Amino acid sequence: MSDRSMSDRPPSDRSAMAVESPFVAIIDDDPSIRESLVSLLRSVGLTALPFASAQEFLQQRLPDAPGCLVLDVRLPGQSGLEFQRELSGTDIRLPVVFITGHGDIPMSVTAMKAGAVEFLAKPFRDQDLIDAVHTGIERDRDRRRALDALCDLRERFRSLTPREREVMQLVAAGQLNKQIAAELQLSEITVKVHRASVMRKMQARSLPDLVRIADKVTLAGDA
Amino acid sequence: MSDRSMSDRPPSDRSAMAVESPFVAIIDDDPSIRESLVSLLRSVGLTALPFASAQEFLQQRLPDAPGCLVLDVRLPGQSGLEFQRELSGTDIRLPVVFITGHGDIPMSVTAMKAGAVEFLAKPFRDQDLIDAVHTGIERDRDRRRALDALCDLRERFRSLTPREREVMQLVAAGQLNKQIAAELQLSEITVKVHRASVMRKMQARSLPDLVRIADKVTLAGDA
DNA sequence: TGGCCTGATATACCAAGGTATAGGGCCGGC
DNA sequence: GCCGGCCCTATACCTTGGTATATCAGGCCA
Repeated sequence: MSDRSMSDRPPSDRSAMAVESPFVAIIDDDPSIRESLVSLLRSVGLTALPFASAQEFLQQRLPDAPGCLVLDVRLPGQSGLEFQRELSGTDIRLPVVFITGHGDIPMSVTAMKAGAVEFLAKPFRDQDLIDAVHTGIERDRDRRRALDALCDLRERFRSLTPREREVMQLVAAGQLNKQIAAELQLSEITVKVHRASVMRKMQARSLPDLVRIADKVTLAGDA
Repeated sequence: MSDRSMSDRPPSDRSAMAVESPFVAIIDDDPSIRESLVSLLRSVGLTALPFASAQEFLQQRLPDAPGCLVLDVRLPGQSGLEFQRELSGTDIRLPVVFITGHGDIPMSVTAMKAGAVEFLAKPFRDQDLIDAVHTGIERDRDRRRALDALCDLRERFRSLTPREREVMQLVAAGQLNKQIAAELQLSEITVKVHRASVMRKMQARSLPDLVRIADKVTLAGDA
């Protein structure tokens, strides 16, 4: 079990840990631009992490904190737009702020369609970048909060036995214990036992509560 | 009661009516461009409605069908971007495809942030516009479907008496009949009566069903 | 082998939900 | 004034849900 997908990540260390300060990763092949971006962002109290290439960025382990990615459109090798698309296929879902010296409209439209926070053509005002970065961090903070809650739920769901999962699904679908028993070839009392275990393990205080939890867990399964 | 907000619109005529063909509204002050756009869109079987200005567009009653708006960024008077923002405050939520002869990156970014489907700089390929329009229509079709379902629910919710609404809210919150009775200073049997009315009027076949309906109705209330 | 966990089942009891019938008070429209 | 809708209540009965206790079978491990 070497893959660390979302549903496998233990949420304990995240909720218990103190809130880490947000960070900004910068990928730009021009050292002088990296330097000026780093100093700009640090001047407003942000942790800036400069990288010269996408590869260098991928090798680095990112902090477990809300963050944002400032990405040059033109990179050595693959373009920033391609890298953005590639990232969306991984579990690194940092909001992206594009900067570029040689951009055009189709480029910016592609980037925004792919979910970029901002697309800034050089020269841009410092404040515009700072605003964009803050927007991105805020977006990431929300995403992480939602993910944390979801991981909690998934962890609990994973602790259910197969039978309990089946029962939970049918309960959330509105079936009566009697109907569930018939469908699963069980006695009604057994369904009740499983149902009680489900309520306890999922920490649901009421049936409506369980219904909402079930919807979150199963609907978010493919997201 | 002269305002026709979402929740007031009767859904009956929409679901009963045959599916109307999608339309494309075009706002451009250049007659020759309007003409060529109209003929292009009609050549692929779409209903094209040309307008010379935003005012002219607003005076026209739009078909009750999925549609899309092709908007020139530069318009007499207010700009296309301003008009886009203005529209988002009304109940006309047509997806917007921008076309422009004198666009720049910040313009396109603003438009995309505000939810535009596409931002095309002239000269663009005919196929690109057609693709964008189809994307927009598809988006509007989804939006309308969701809105129809929501209107149905809201209509039913509106038919509830104030007491029934209160009970429904507390039931969906997971409270027991006993607790609801205490909170509303009622006897438990009265709560049961209201609860039964709620299930019947909202056409909920089970408690989980009602919970999902309640969440849709109340969560979508501010949207 | 014995101890332990999981799953399934049973009995029994109590709490909660649902339905039907009946009735009273209040208010606005005909 | 009368009717109808809304709100509240009550009695009675049945179904469903929830819990506790106990039993039994199978798999796992010391």
